[in-house]
Amino acid sequence: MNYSRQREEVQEQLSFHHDHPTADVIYSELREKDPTISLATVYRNLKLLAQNGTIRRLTFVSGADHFDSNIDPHYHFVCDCCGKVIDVPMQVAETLDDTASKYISGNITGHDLVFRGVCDECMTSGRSSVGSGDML
Amino acid sequence: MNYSRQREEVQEQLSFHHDHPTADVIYSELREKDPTISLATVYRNLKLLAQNGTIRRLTFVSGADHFDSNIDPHYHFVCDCCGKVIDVPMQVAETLDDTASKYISGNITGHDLVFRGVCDECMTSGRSSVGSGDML
DNA sequence: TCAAAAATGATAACAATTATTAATTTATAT
DNA sequence: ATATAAATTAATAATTGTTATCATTTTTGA
Repeated sequence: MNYSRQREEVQEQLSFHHDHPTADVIYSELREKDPTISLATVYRNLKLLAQNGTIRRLTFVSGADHFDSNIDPHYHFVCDCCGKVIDVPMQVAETLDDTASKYISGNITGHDLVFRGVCDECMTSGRSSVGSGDML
Repeated sequence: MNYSRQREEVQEQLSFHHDHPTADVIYSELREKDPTISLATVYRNLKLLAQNGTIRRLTFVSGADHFDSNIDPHYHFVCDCCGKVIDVPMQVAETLDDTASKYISGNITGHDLVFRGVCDECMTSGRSSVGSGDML
């Protein structure tokens, strides 16, 4: 894999985020710095970086994938109301993989743990019980 | 919500599955029994049933959502090679939600636990290390 | 410095899903 | 049973997220 300025920009822009942006968010932000960067380039490089383990693709929200520059194992919370993804800095339970391996025939490489519910913001703004479960 | 024959068909067809089909699989299967049913009707009813809590939408595979007629809490395994989703009949860890609630401000209603790896079929057919991580 | 390999930007193509709308079906009050 | 309002449908257009194509530009290494 050769060097590319655009790939570095994508990786850097993602690293600025502590939320977990989608490809189009990264794209919009980068366009301001580099008005010629292409949407396809952003998708291409996010894919490459995820495949070589530099970043992580989060696939547990319906619709657009989210990306995470933090690749060491950690858990997430997803708001069923607005779809926001935030980190849960609790300890990772490595024993879960051993337990699960007793029940399945394939090879387990890891697990994703996603807590679901309604985020603070949606709670207070009353968005919660109104369209309860917009993301379902 | 009024009765509809099509909604019953969708729910019944899903209940036949122990794997976790996508909307288009349900659609293709139903077309053989009921050649006039529409794709939009399948999507509409899967959505309604999921919002209802009659069935469960599985959003942790990139691309198409999967659906599960088994609504009581249980865990899954996803093959990173072929995308297949299978049940993991291990015990559900309710304590996880309590632990997580100490770290986040929102309201937790539950969690999804997804084990990842390579399924038996992909292991033996050598598909695994070839395109390692096709779904990433 | 030149050629091969890799990457890019622009955009077409594709896949998954939702929106629209006229026609049909269901529930309901007579 | 009948009329009517509300819900649902089939067909299909539209939208969204993502990948493929391809001519041009960059990178790399001899």
